[in-house]
Amino acid sequence: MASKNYWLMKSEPDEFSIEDLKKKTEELWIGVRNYQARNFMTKSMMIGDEVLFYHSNAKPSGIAGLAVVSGLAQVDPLQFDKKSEYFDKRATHEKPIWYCVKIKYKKTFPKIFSLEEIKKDKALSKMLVVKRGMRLSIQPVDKKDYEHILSVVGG
DNA sequence: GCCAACGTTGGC
DNA sequence: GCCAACGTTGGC
Repeated sequence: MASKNYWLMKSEPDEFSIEDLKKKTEELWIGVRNYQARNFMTKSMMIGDEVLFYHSNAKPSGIAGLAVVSGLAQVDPLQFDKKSEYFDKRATHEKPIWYCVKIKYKKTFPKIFSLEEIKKDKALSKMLVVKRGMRLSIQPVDKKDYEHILSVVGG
């Protein structure tokens, strides 16, 4: 069995926050329209992978809690929905373009681990999210960074 | 609201 | 296949 992977997934809390995930327990991560992020979901994400749930465009922006991948990549239905902002006219049911994994709520941090704090923490200087201009909405995370964050938040 | 950084599109 | 123009992301 392959070892677990760790991810950071961004969401704007106005759209879908960690509290929304908590209420619904599980949610399809629909609406990803970036090929790199899609490829992480279709090629690398496994059930049981750990997810840092990141609030972007928030006050403050930062890691709000934890989730777990609970469903492998499946066809994102919104690409066929003409009324959706995520509609993609190039997609067909025979040849879908976009996929989504399912994630399950795990934990809300007592306090947001803000981007500012991540930047200040030298142990986390390799994290992609602190890199200037890093807009990727799904990012791989090193196990040691994940564990470091947990130790700081839990401690 | 601004704007830097990046991804995508489309003319050639 | 290049690259300028355009659109989007996302911190501030």
